[in-house]
Amino acid sequence: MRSNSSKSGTFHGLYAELFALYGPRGWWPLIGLAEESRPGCCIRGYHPLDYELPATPAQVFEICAGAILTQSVNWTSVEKALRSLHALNALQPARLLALGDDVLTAAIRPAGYFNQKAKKLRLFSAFFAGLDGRIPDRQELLTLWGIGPETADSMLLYAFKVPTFVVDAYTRRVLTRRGLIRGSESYDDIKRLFEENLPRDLALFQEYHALIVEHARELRGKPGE
DNA sequence: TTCCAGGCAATAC
DNA sequence: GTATTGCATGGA
Repeated sequence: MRSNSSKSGTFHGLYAELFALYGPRGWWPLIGLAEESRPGCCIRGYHPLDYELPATPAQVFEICAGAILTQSVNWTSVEKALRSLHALNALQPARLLALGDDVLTAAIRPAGYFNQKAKKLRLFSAFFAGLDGRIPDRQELLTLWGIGPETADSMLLYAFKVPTFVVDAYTRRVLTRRGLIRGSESYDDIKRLFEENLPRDLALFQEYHALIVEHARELRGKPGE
């Protein structure tokens, strides 16, 4: 028996605890949901217990764009950028690529790092168009300029529905606080820890990461346990 | 005003 | 291999 059998319980236990606290989160938020496709179905683009989303290529693309825009930035800022792009009908690769540099950077300005992110969005848009509906693998995404491990995993888990675990600053913070990790482990080490201790289930992975974010936001600014 | 937010790439050691 | 720095806005 491996020595991490107790950790397995711990990882399940933390999930159960967070789920009991916050309930299903319904990630990833989709800007267009409330406004057009399903009025009244959700709050701020969340869609609890609906694991069929994203349901359209445009929604898949929107999540990927959001994953890029949220790099090192508060989600509320990203929402502004996404709404601007949505208003320009540019949450689809061909339309985004057709935007002039000034229009694109003006639209995403609230999300910060707008020069870099404009370049990232363009490069990703071309890549996405080339996929033609195919699901990319992780290595492929990581070779793209501007796509690192967290962005790649977020896209895979929430846009492409591949059960791969997303690690972010919140994940590291919550696990460190719990004493489950020291905090200095690498991205891949932490990712592996979740994946080896949990069944590889899409809804579970999606909810778990979303719950960690919710919990970490809740704890922000409060003293440790 | 200062600090930091759901990263990433480039550069320095 | 690990540490540091630039990228930029906006809210607390």
